[in-house]
Amino acid sequence: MSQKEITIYDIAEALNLSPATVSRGLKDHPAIRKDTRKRIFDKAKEMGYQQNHFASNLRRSRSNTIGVIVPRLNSYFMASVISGMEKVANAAGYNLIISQSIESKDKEMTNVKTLYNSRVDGLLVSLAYDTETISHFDLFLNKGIPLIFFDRVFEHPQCTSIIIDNYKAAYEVTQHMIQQGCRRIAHITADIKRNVYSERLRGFKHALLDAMLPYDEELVFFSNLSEQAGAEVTQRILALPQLPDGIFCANDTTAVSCIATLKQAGIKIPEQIAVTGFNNDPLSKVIEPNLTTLNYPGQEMGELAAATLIRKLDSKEGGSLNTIVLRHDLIVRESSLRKKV
Amino acid sequence: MSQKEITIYDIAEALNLSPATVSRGLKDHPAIRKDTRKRIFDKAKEMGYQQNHFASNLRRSRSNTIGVIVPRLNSYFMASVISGMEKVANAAGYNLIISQSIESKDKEMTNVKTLYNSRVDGLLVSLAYDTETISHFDLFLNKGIPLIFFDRVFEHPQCTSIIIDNYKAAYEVTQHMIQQGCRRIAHITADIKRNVYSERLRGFKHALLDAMLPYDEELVFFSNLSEQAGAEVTQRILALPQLPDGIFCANDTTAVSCIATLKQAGIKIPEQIAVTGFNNDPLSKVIEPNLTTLNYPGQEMGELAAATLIRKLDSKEGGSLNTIVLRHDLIVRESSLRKKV
DNA sequence: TTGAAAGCGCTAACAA
DNA sequence: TTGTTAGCGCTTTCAA
Repeated sequence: MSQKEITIYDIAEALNLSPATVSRGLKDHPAIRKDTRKRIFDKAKEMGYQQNHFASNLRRSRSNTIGVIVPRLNSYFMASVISGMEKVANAAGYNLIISQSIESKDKEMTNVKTLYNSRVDGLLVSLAYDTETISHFDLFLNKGIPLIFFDRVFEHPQCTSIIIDNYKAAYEVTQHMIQQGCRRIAHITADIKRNVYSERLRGFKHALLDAMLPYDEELVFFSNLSEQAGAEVTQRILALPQLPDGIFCANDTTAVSCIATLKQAGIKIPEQIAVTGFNNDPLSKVIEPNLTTLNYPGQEMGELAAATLIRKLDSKEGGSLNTIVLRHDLIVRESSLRKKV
Repeated sequence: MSQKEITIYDIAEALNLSPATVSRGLKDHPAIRKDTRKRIFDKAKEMGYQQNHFASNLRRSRSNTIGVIVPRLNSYFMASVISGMEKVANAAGYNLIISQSIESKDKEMTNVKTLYNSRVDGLLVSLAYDTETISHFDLFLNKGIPLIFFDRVFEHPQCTSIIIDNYKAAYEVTQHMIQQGCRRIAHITADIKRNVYSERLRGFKHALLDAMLPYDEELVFFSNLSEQAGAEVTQRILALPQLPDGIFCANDTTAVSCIATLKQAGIKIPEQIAVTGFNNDPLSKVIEPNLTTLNYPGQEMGELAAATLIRKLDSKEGGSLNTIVLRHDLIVRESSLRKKV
């Protein structure tokens, strides 16, 4: 069964070298002769050597592992993000340990501890729904272990944030709706503790004000942006004494369920009410009418987050980066197109 | 900055015990007095002790880490699976290292090696599109490291497989279509190297034959089941001298893009052509007409895979399990409902 | 019920 | 350019 593992001692013995030399040779230490290095590599391959990461990690107090905390794994957006992270991390020789906060601050705190115990070299985090402070990350910050936020971020001098310009994006969405003739727009969003929602709300508000339209707090609805919440809030909107002529949802899931509910109520979209979303989920291209939404690159965000972290880890540079903003674009589809071109 | 880490030596010293006793106390060794154990625990908490997994792993040659290889991360189904795995693994004190084969056998082989080097305690695998043999897993099998397949599995005496009954499921879908009056059904699927597709094809075929309908190989189309492939194959179907009256797609992505293409061509669904999918992706509830599909529980599959592996690891039992079959159910929606009820 | 001691495999400071 | 040596923190055998 389990034959003995080959260690650098075995290679050293076979080659009449010291383990130290073998260790150096294996990792391209500059002070090793080209040919001995080659001999070491060849012999290692021949003997089927596999480096023991635990020993190495123990010795170097480093794990080559990155911890990831996300609210939920099972959305298209998040899956794309993780996919991007995995790609970059894997190529750079890092492993990912992924955990979900299931939108709960408490679980997030537990995850932080677990990852701390796993001695991850750095952390990639998108915050839970109800997280208010980030003091539970002090464990990491105090030790100087890099922490990078993406998407749902928190301003902190020690941390880099990777985001899109949610303010501008929401501004563009709203502006587009106004251009399409909407004058009374509702906004369905989530807790503004999270930057992504507060910024979108701000963009929404300013776009209205800049167009000399009133900003009516009665038309701003807070929910958890689930499919169910979309239906519920839409029912409340339908019960309003005066219907809005546009609904801007802070994600596509909600927008889709909003459209479905409106259609059931016999409302014509976009003629009576225009609807827009956020995320460019695959759903948006399938719902009828196709959903106008805001695209932002999950995969790239993941890649960038991982790459930024790894750069910090490998070279100790990049510490001055505070915020990285990714591009976004408005995707106009039928659900908001009230003016024939 | 980085204050010294607390080790069992520090606890031992503070308590005037030996490190060995502390080590035992910390892990509920039976030969430790209740009260000393309590003292150890209290002191450990007080001093902020965190166990060093590397040292422990090095010593025990065990990692408390599970390797996962999936074709792709960015689908709703796979995200659910991973989510389930993470939940179970996390609760049991295991970490997950996730890697993607991006549907390539070569990348899969690389991933296997990487995970082997990471000394994972076990492996959870869904095979890549073009994997033909599983000899690249011998590294693991020869050492007796457990390997569990899920969804896209491979028969092997040493491995447990976690699947649904794809044959029966596809049979039910096809039977349903026949009951709805379809007499000439096309099937869009993928490479039958993968059990999920070969079994579905088999179920499709037998359902036809059992209903005394002809099985026409010309009506079976192989593709990679992407959105694009769905559109392309549908175009080919539309060019057929005689149109089918039903199309059974082996996943929902393809079914959705198939429906879109048919609608563009002015075909009425389900009246002229009924369409069915597989997976119960969120898309299926949004496309119009809503898609008849086959539901199977990704989250549960993930949970079960992880739980089965962990049971093997923790107690060395469960070795006799060869196949675990999860339930599935047909979800009938408009896209196949040709008979008014 | 506890302790002493060795060693898991690797790295790095220092020496040669 | 290579070797010697110590030690990372933990577990476990053997002894007490």
